[in-house]
Parts: sequence; structure tokens; C-alpha cells
Amino acid sequence: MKHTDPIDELRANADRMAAVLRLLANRERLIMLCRLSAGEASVNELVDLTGLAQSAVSQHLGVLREGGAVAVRADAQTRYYRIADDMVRSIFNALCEACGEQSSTGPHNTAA
Amino acid sequence: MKHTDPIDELRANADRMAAVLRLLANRERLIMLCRLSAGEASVNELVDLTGLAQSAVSQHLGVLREGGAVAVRADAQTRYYRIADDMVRSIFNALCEACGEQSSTGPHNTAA
DNA sequence: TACTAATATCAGATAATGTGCATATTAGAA
DNA sequence: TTCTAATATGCACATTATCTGATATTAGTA
Repeated sequence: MKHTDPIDELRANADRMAAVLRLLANRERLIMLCRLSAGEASVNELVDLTGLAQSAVSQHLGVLREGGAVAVRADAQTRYYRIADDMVRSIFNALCEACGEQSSTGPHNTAA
Repeated sequence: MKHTDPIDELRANADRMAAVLRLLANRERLIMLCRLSAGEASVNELVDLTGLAQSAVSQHLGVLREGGAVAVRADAQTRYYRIADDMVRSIFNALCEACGEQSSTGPHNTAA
């Protein structure tokens, strides 16, 4: 069995973490995730929320989807997105708590 | 008195969060922060740890410094860096915890 | 079948980031 | 002062992200 160099393991972990962080390191995606943390939402709803063009929203969702952060459910033409990764959820929560300590308005007022 | 639109406030919050996340969303910087989460370290030590060129490390530290994630203390020519932001610390902790819990389950679960 | 709504994808322009190398700065030692 | 160690900075180049606008796909409806 191959035992991994501790620094290689650290690197591998850091790589995975950085990938997840990159998914979240964007204002629009954070806003979407904020909404999704309260339950699933359709693309249209996220378009209205963010004020972005539909194609931009779709592309952001594509990034999140390919990164495994969200998953989709289809109902007729409408697609409902939801958060699908626990690491994403816990980073987001940590973020909200840390943010809430400075002002009362973190992106998580409406709970599920 | 201007009352802020909730969406504007959300946007402002998300912007700040995204800025912090961008600081962390890099493998090398995460490795450095991992080391710094155990206490302050000199640039040289971080060079050895990461295996990067000194200038690269210095630039990464510059990014973290300007973003307010770390602070420096000088002792002669040596500069000791340390984590200087609570949000950074709590995101990093959440990350570490989530990473440790990650191994428990299979492909994916359908949460609600 | 033609039409519309909802969403995805592609292509191109632009902006933001990261990387490597050379060089500048700064503090102490000889 | 001159040398060296430790660190920072500037610049050029490659890579990546994000937006826009056009078009494709897919499901339901008239």
C-alpha cells in the first residue's frame, strides 16, 4: 500500500477545498445559494432575484452543478435547483454566522 | 434617511463574502493558512512548506495582507505572518470540519 | 403543426488572476 | 561601506471568469 507524503495529502486536500471555495467566491452565486439555502428555486426565480440575464444565471448554475454544489429536479419545462453538497452548506453557514456578528443582515434571514 | 433595499443589502453582503472567499480559493494560500492556523510563521518557512518560489509566496502573502486576512510582525529582516481575520478563521475551520466528515457517505444523498 | 415558455449552450469580447523572472528594499554583519 | 539574507515589488505573459447576444433544446398548448 502506498503511503502518501503528508505534504502531498495536504496539497490534495487544499486543492479540493480551493475548488469548492471557487464555486462560492462570486457575488451572484452567493446570492443564488442564499436563496437556495431556504429551499429549491427555479431558474426564473433566480433570474428575478439576481437581476442577471437568463443566460448568465444558467451559466452560473452550470458552474455550481458541475462542481457538485447543486442538483436539479425537472417539472415540465421548469427546473428546480437545490443545494446538494454538505461542504457548501457548512461553508455557507459559517459565512453567514461570521457575517452576522458584524451586522444583523447575513444572507440567511428566511429560514426553511 | 435612505432605507436600503433588502436586495442591495444582500448584494453588499455577498460582495464582502465573495471577497473573503476569493482570498481562500487558492491551493497555495490555503496551505499557508493551514500552517498559520497553528501560529505565526516566517515567509521562509512558508516557502519551504509550499515549495513555491520566494516571490510567489510573497505575492500570495501580499494578497492575503491586502485582503485583511493576515497581519505581519517584523523581527529584524524576518517577517512573521499570522491570521488576522475572524471570518477567515471560521471559514477555514468549517472547511476542515466538513473535509473530515466528507468520507462517511456514498455518491450523493437527496436532502430536503 | 406552429407557437410559446423555460432553460441550456455556444461564441466572442473583456476583465480579472495567477506565474515566473528580474530587481528593489531593508536590516544586520564584516 | 560592502556584502548577504530575508522579503517585497514590477512587469510581461498565460490562464481563467464572466458577461452579452444569438441560437438550440424541450415540454406543453392552440
